[in-house]
Amino acid sequence: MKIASYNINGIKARAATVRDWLIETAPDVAILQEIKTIDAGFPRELFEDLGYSVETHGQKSFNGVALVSKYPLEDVVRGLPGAQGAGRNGADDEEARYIEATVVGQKAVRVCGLYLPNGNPAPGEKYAYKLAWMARLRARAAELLASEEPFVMAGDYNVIPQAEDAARPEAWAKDALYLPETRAAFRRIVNLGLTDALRVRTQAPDLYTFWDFQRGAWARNDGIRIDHVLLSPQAADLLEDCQIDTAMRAREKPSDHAPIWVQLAA
DNA sequence: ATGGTCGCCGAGCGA
Repeated sequence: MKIASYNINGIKARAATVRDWLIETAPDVAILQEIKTIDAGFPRELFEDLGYSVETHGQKSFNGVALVSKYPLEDVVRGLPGAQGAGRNGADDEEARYIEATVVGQKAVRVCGLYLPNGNPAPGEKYAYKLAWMARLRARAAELLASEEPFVMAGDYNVIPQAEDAARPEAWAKDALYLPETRAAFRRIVNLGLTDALRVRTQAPDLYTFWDFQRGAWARNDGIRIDHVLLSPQAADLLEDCQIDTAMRAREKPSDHAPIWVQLAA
């Protein structure tokens, strides 16, 4: 089972790019972030015509996540549990940043798609929201771990885990993506027993998933690694490969992110 | 130090 994560930065502007990517790389499951539309505005037919089932958790203009899968998507949960003031609109968050479903191939895999808050400027309300969201994500991971079923927690974490995950780490010293407290919160999630799929496959330098549209960041390979695939122990046992589709960043009408994918024996 | 680029939509925010 090939599972890919891709922050597409707006489905309306990215429809053709995403379609080409699906045809060329043929993931069984794609986890999409920043669809930037309400559910009714999502072009389901684009995916259904390629043989995918579609589940969305959208929002007007901002955020929004989706799961598309060649296998049925079962037991869908929209919204990360544990928000203050939960319950409105049937979701656990004002911002649409989380979706979860079970995909049954050769084995059943719980797939969690997330778009973690950016958190800038830090300190401030937005940074506090980011840290609180990370604590909730950790709690959800702990719940899922208790089930001892394989799960994949993938998406745009908006976290640069270590200095080697940025071309110019010094430029991010005061940024919410790289502050020590951010990295500590990320480690607290990983240290529950999750595996950073890319880092167990390779220690190669200059592996990034995001290059800013500004200042010619892509041309200078001035990137950061912020899109991650974390695996439960039972999923890590099934890991066969993990790669970043870096070439997608060089396309016409690219997102500012590149996809990352894992191949699981599932 | 500033401004540089995108996508959402139709001004300005978020990244």
